[in-house]
Amino acid sequence: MPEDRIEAGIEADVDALSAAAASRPRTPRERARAQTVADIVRLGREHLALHGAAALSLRAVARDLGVVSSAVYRYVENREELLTLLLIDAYNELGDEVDAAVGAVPEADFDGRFAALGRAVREWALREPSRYALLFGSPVPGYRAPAERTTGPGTRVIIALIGILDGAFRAGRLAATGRRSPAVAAGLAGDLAKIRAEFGLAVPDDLLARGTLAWTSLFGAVSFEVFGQYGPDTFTAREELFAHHLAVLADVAGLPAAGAAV
Amino acid sequence: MPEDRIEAGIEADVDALSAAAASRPRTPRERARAQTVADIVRLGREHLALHGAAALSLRAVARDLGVVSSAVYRYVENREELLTLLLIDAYNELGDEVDAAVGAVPEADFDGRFAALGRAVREWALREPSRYALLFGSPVPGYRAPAERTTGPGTRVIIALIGILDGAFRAGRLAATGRRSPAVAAGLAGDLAKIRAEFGLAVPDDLLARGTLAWTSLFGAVSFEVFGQYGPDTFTAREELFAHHLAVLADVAGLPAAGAAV
DNA sequence: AAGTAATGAGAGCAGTGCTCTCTCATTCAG
DNA sequence: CTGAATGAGAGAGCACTGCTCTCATTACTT
Repeated sequence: MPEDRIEAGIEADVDALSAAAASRPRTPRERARAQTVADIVRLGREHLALHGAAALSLRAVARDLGVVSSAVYRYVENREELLTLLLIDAYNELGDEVDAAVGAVPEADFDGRFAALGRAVREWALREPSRYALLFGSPVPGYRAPAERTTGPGTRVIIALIGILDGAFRAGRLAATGRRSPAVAAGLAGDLAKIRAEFGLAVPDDLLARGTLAWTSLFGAVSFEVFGQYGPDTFTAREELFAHHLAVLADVAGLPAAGAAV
Repeated sequence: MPEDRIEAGIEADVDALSAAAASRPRTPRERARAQTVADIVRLGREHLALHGAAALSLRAVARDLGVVSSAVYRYVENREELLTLLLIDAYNELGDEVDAAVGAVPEADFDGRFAALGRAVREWALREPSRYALLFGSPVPGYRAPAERTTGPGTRVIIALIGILDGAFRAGRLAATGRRSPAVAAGLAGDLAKIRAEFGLAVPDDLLARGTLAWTSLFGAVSFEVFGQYGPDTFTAREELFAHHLAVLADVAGLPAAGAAV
């Protein structure tokens, strides 16, 4: 069963990626194998960052690896597999940076944490536009990310965001403002109840839906900037624009400005 | 100058696309040429809708056209050129649907118009995910849309949105709510002043920035849904979720709910 | 040390974008 | 109405892609 071996090798590599070295020494062969897969992922990441996802070529990676193209198929099932690896890799890097940025702000400063999360997403996206595009842009042609391997890393940002909002609510510092707090329809309420149960949340429906909006809106703003939807010179003060957006979004989500009483 | 001829042919075709028939009869040869380009665009649109932008192949289009691959290069400079044509085509279709949806609501019902715009965008995007992805997803590998040909059609939605918001403001029915109305920093104020001048708007800075946020947020929500970021079953009541988002976004932009006094 | 399993090379298939040349039909000018 | 200019299509070809298959070698395991 060659597939099983390949799977095992990849698992080992993902471990190696996230935990610096292979957790278990294993056999020397498996270590060498994990190293090669790690090299492939590294080279793939470089190509991805340089030329974009659709231009990612296994043959080019093979050339950089100093090996004939068919050899890489010993380590990576196909191009999709490599894309999946790079997807996980990118999700984790983004997740790490977001976690670090959020963690650097005092836990009780919910608004500060929210802003830190947003800025971390934007800064990573601007620094790694091609990899950001792989995660949040149009799905690659015919490529569908295997949910069982990507949902974990892929949900880290929204989980961090949910954590902030739920923490704020439990601390009594989350409340909707504005003229409207639209009624939550029955079907949506069901979805939100499932989410609340899954993550053990206390946030009520309207605020949870607002949090979802803040989430999509954050990525909407970042995507427009990264994908060039703002045009070349319509907005020059993009950092200020984003800061304004973040402040409004915090308000949308129900977070009070730092120091403000609810 | 073969390029000039090609350009002329394409212009003729774009006319034909938007105005049903060629405005001027011209020579029979030019009519045949325009027809062929229109066929290529039509086939390209089908392939695009079916297999996505990155899988769009000039050779496949040529096959469907019943012609050898090199022949299509008589009509389309290269693959990018075809993508640009399809981009314009899609922008215009979206623009048409948005305009129609907005126009179907009384001019004074600003909130209704805003909601109609949002729903039109979402419905078109869900109906044409590949074409939506071409417009608002990750830029195609190495492809950069030529601004001089795409900015016109590409700005129709935001212009429609701006029209609604400015109309509401002039009617005295636009005002920010929420605990925060963040100060607009100097650089951003400059950008907004330019926009205000360019489109002859009356909307003040904070509201204009909020309108921008409503715009990016609208597309953020649609993109997340179209690109599968919500996961397969996290949200099942997506229409209700979107309606909730739209209502909150209208509030963010400063629009009063229908019937509500400001 | 012998046997086995992983590895890499190489050839090959089908597809891609794109260029070039050649032929043929259409169109236009004189 | 004839001859030249022009446009269109075919076909070959180049360089590239993903991917499969076979074959020899290498490295590890028992």
